[in-house]
Amino acid sequence: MRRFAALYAALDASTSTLDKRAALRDYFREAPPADAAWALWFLSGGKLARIARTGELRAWIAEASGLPEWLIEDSYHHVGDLAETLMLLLDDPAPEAEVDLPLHVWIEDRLRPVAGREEPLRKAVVMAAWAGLREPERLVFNKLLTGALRVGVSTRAVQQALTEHSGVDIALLAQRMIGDWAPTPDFLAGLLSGEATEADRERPYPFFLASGIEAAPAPPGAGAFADLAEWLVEWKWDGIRLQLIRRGGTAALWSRGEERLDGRFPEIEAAAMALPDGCVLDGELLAWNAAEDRPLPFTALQKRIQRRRPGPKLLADCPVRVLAYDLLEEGGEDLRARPLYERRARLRKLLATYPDPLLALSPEVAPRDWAHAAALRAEARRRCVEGLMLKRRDSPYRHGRARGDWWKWKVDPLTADAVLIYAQPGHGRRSTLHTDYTFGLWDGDALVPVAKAYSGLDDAEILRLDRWIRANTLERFGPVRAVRPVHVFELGFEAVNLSGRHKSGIAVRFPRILRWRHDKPAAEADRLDTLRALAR
DNA sequence: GTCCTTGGCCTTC
DNA sequence: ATCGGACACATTCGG
DNA sequence: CCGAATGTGTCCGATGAAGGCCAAGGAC
Repeated sequence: MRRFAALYAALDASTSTLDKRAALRDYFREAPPADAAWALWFLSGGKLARIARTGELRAWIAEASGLPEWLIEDSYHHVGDLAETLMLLLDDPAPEAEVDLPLHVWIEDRLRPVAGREEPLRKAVVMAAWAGLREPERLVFNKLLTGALRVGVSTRAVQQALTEHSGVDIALLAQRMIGDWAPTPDFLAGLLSGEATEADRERPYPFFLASGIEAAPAPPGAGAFADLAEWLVEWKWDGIRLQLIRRGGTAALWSRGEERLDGRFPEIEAAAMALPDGCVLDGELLAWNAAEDRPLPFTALQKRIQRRRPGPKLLADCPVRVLAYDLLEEGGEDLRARPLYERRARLRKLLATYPDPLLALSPEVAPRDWAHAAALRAEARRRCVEGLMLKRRDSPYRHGRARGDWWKWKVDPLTADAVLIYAQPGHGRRSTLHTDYTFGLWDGDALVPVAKAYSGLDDAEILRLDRWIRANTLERFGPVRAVRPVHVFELGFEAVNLSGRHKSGIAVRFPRILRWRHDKPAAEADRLDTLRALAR
């Protein structure tokens, strides 16, 4: 545990990714495999099955520290992180009372056996740990209790460090970490193995993700986009990204979040079984309006995304299909290094050989020129798509969000001018500032909340607004402050949906602040009716 | 003891 | 999804 | 020509809305 706590401290102390990578490399070089496997699990976002609810932890710390609950609550609000608060409220044990066990022993022998058991058992283990751990280890222990580590390293950074440590290609590491795996020495050995393993054949390929186009450096038609003929243009579908794996006599669907979707979309799995064995398709799952031959809005799909076993009514009400746009494997051969035009030609041929409306080719849009492309992009909302995709015809299928070859060119957002009506403090390192805002629109002479948004202001604006909020609070409801309705902000969003959850009856998709409208008085902010008219 | 509501968690975008 | 901030690395500028 | 300043690419955390799942707890 000491070594892992030291790694955590090193990662926490630096913001430099080079330093972090060096600390990770050192850790993986020195730590025993049983510990290293668990470290990898936590650093890549893994969690333990819940040992205690946060309410229980607060009660236990009150007992262990002898402090009243209100003081603990208050401390938490100042610190902004429960694990850290719990650490700070206790003293270090005397040296002779200290307990030092390896990370995997803490987890496998102490915590896991009591997960889900009666409260006194769990409490005893946690209290004993608190009594036996010094400060840095106590913090890490608490982090394991309350959730993920969140220490400024992404899974990708950890994989990069492992690549440097082991020499195994990062894309292969990423592939091996997709889906479920057990944090054991065996898994770690397989992960760092130079040779292809049997398990490699069960997992999807790491997804290639597109970046948003920024008009300033490279508007379509200029720079890298000068020659339209080099680019394949497709619709940017509003569904969920999917890899369809047809291997070993079965068909499996994997989401972008690297989850298996078994049973969720049985009609697609059935259709996929018609494909020849040994192929992998990349595409988009869409809810489809067959009568009008176009996608249903994303809200229709939402009813199915998490539904493990959809019933006949849902299957009928929300029919889905896959529009495939890439072929990553055919006849058991990995095609990712081949150019897109070749992969796509093979995909077209494959889908033509086994025709099924549930498994179709995402069509090429084929604009005449960039002006035509821009005009088609402007029609996106009417067509129920999010915009256009631009893909370089000779590009390989890369790993992660590599820039340059795949771009999403989304339709311009909708906008509204709304009034700031509530504010509350953020979390983590923003816990000392009011960074969480609720905006309202006029409905008669009242302001009705329509969206929460935090992103879009820079630090200077956040600081300025925080000072103003503190001085202009009308009423407080716990951490939430109602403020004088004075400031107007232009909000951007992708769509307006009808919603039963909000008083306004509508909800906006992807709300963000575009600018602070110092020039506009609150009375001139937009009206709720205007937004309602855009809802669908 | 069973049923229903509620809230936290988790995934999608 | 979104966005701003921060670091890493590449390129350009100033002496 | 070299070190400093500036620009660009990438990563990262903190945050939005919806809907399903699941466990806790109250009502009966």
